[in-house]
Amino acid sequence: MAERGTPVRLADVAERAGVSLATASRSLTGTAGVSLKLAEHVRGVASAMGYVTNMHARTLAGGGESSIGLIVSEIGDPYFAEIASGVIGVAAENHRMVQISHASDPATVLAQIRLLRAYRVGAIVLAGSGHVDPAADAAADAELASFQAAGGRVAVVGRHHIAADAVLPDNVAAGRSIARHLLDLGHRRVALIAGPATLNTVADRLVGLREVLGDSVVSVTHHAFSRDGGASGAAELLGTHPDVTAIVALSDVMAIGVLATLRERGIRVPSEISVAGFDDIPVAADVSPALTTARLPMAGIGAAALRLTMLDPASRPRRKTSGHELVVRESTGHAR
Amino acid sequence: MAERGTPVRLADVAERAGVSLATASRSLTGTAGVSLKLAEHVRGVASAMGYVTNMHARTLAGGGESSIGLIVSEIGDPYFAEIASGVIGVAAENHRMVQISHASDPATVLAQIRLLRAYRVGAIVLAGSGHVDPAADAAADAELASFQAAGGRVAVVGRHHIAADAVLPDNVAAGRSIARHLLDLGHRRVALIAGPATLNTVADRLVGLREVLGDSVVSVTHHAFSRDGGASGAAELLGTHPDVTAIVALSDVMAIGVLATLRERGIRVPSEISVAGFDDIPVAADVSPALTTARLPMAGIGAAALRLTMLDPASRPRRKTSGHELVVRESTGHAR
DNA sequence: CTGAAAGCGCTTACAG
DNA sequence: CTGAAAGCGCTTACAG
Repeated sequence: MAERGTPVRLADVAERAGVSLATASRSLTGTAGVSLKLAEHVRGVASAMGYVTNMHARTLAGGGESSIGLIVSEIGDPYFAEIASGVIGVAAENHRMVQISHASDPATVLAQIRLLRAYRVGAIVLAGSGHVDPAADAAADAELASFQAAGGRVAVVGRHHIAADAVLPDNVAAGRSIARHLLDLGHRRVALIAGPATLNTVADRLVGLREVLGDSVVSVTHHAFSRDGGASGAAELLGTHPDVTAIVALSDVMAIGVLATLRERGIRVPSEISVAGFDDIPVAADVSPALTTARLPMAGIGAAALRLTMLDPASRPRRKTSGHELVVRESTGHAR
Repeated sequence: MAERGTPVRLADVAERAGVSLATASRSLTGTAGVSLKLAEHVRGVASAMGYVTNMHARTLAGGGESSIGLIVSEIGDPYFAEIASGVIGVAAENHRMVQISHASDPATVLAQIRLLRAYRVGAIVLAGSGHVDPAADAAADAELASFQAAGGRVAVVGRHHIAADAVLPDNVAAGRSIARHLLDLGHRRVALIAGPATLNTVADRLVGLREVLGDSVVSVTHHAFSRDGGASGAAELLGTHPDVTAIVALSDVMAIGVLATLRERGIRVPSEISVAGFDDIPVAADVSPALTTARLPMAGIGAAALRLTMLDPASRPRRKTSGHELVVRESTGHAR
């Protein structure tokens, strides 16, 4: 029977069932100390009345599992969608709600963390690159630290400079793998089309790439971390360095933009120019030519991040590295 | 100054600021009736103490904006990621939190709606196809109805048989558009590779397709609504109907699987077989050949759905049709 | 095994 | 403009 108007309260259930509030509460939460028959009776009455616990009241009173807060830059980006999928999956396994929000710039991140704290989430998963300049993230980091001091749990994805559990995408090593692959194919004039220089993710991938590529890097430019950023980056590059034999985009999403520009210009991949990316988003295998990339298991990273917050708090932050895998497909070939 | 151990309560702030609880509350919520100077002073003290409102207490007491509940099948699927992006964006504009969860089968949908009700969300956006057999969705529909009777707001995406505001993807018309396009190109032997026959989304798209294609449909098969479903569907089809000149996949995600199988077999698209999809997910333009598809503006649909819940409740459910746009790209051509 | 009572942290009439 | 008090809907010691 559905209620109308005001929702049914536990007190209503108790009254109808002829028991005290305490007994009604115990019956529904499954707390020990109520005879089986009575508990069953109460549950029957509750469900007949269409009773739905008020989680706010329960949480306030000290019962209730806390929720999970998840902050991503943009859920429409496959990279974050994958991470979110991992987080939501693990949350469901553990019967936790997840409160999700968008935030990319530091000010918004800070505001969202505050909001999540107001909702008294038990844990926050913050996914999104940190900044090369630690000052940019200082306020958010402080807020996170304060949250942890108050008993909250935090796991970050892709942020180093913070005293919290972290899952670190294997960016430097992934950069090295891509670089080595290109070098092996004989490429000596390589362009790097990167996202914003301010981001750690970009900086780390560049470190790995440059470490191995050395002087073979002839151009590094920074653009929006998006398909269009990659597309316009490639267009620009073709003007300034038409002689490159390979382009590394700092994410698959950007790489897809690069491929689009190359196709538009009638430049063959990989016979004229090789292209590689990072992440191995689901569609990377299905663009054409299929993209060579460094696979980072994003869904697993999201899942691992949330799991870290469910472990007993460690005396010092845990760091987990994601690992990566070079996936060679059709977009890379021997230098011409 | 960050708190440690127990969070600062409003009572602590009031005491430190030398005012009553009531005045402290009014100062922080911005309720009229406190002198500007006093209010400012209280806010200063609160922020110095690192005070963070307890939303559970606030909500219970009757203040506080309610949250939004969002249910999607799987956030890793670009179709739902786009919808979610639209919902999250509008929610943020309106300072609402969104609680997200995965649910595809009816039982899980029901459980998630119940959970959302327990959290006293003000509105629920349910994205995901309804079922052809209304009985499958009956329990969830009843729960939603009860939620609305209790004052909750609901908007569904892709469900017809329910008395709630709805944004309906323009599936039938989209099917017609694709069909007409194929007919215009001279195709008379067309195969439809569909998702589960139990879903309304699938049924509706098929209706539009068949209405126009008529006898030109030589095969309809049902598979998982995924890339791999499309891939194996195509493999099967090639065995049973090697003579088709066009394949319509019932979603872009499936179409990408179809393209993969065709590429693997060395079958040229569109010169040997044309391929079309539905949705226009972001990557549809970047696979190769670029996919001809019926564009459904998913992010806009998500945004519109949430906006419907913020309007005054109507006497009868509002239905909004998404509209669609035929996007002709490279994967379709004249029948051979 | 069951109940009466206090308390969780707020907001909002109701008085002044 | 400000405060004392009741109440939101639960859970959990504390008694019995």
